[in-house]
Amino acid sequence: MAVAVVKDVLSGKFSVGDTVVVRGWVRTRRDSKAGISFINIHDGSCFDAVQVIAPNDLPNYANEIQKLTTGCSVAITGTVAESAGQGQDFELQGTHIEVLGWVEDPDTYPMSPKRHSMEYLREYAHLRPRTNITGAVTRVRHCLAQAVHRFFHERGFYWISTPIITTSDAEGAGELFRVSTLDLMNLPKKENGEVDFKEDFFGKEAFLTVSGQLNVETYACALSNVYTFGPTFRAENSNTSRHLAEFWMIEPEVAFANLDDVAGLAEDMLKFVFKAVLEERADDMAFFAQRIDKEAVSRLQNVIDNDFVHMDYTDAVEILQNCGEKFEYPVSWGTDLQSEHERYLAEKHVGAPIILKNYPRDIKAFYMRQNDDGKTVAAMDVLAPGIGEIIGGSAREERLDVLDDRIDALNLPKEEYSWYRDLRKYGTVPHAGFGLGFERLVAYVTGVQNIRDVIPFPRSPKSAEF
RNA sequence: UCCCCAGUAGCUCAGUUGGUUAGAGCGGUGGACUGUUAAUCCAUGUGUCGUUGGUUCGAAUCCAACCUGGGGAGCCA
Repeated sequence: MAVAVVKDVLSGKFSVGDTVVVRGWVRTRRDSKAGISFINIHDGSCFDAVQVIAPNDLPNYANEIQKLTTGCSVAITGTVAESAGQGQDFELQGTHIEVLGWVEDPDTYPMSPKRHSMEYLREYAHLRPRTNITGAVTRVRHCLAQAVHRFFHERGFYWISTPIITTSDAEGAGELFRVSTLDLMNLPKKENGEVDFKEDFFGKEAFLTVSGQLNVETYACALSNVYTFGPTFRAENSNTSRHLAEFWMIEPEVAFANLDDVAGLAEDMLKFVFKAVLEERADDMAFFAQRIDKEAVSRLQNVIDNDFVHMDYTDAVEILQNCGEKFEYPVSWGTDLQSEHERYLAEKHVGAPIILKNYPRDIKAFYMRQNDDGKTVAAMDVLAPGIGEIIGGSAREERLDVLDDRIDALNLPKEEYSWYRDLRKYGTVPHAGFGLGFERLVAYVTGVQNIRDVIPFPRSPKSAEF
């Protein structure tokens, strides 16, 4: 007798008449006076639940089956049958139904088979995986992660596990979480009263990484095509629907590449993973299109079918100044674009993802490659309608003298960058890369509005439950 | 961190010119009916009205502070 997952039963992998065992959780139970009960069982293998027919001649029909409620766990032995009802091709004729776990006091089970708000579900992060929406998000998230790895693997990229603990406070990408084993109530002090980090675990100050980029550049300058895919931590006090304190980031880094090369890579990658989701998770995407966001499927198809619009920052400023739209903040060359400006460009001006390139030097990071005009750097942002910045990238400054000029101009501690500068001293090559916020990608694909609902256990300011 | 909004039954929400016993739908439970499928129909229970303090004869309702959540902004991915 075969153990089966719901997906295989529903997709016709088994023949009518086959006896299988399905294990899962009860979504709903309906009793019919025709002498049967209908029990919908989900096990996470696909969006749909399988309908189990439980006849009233089962020995535990009255004392157990009719008492099943949402959330009970069961093991069902049954024969695969063509469904006599509408809504599914196959169902299971139950021959033996074992209750593995009851729901104590169904009145208090938080996941009723009813619409819940996302905020409510978030309070039950340990039970929300059992809901349609969190199940669908989870499968799509997995599909995207696999597709990202597959995309890079097929292109000859190596996955580099950059460190999660870092001792350089010099990346400038945001506030850092401290990693320490020192006793906070009894800190070792130096003679001048400062904390003596020589006594700490690593013998110096340590933090959680805000980006693997600087580290992964070292591997790009040896293995040519590499990427990171791992957790990233920002201690920013950001309270928005698109920020997390702990999130996952994908950072490809390409040797011998310029900005346009990685802009093309970003476009190819997004199209590749969108295609994978539409093909592999059609069931979940249909649910998102039906319940969460009507455009969920058409938006992805639209991105796949069209070339990304590329635009220079300078041209974008001109468009924004002349578009006749009233903005709360004025647009002027040399300042960073506001959310409203980015939204206008992505949502109204092109209605699709847009790649903005060549930003003013002074609003971007020290490592970005100086353009010949002396005032811009080879940086790009990919802006997605509804989400905003989904990718940020740049060509990296490979000329040591130019890099040093920036480090000096910004008063950065040059000694901290000795290994980074070594890459420019010894066989330097042009190279470029970008960072993709994985949760922002999942939010964009599913249409789920809040980033806290596309990661299993969200961490944000004042919130790290579970 | 700043601006705005919200917090009432297990869930979603209605209810406030301050006034007796605070309501509906869904879920749960009991029953009816039915190859049903977020089934339907009938019956039924449920509340520190976010917390603390204040104003008042009287506060879910007005005021203050705080807590939590949401939307927007900044920071960014």
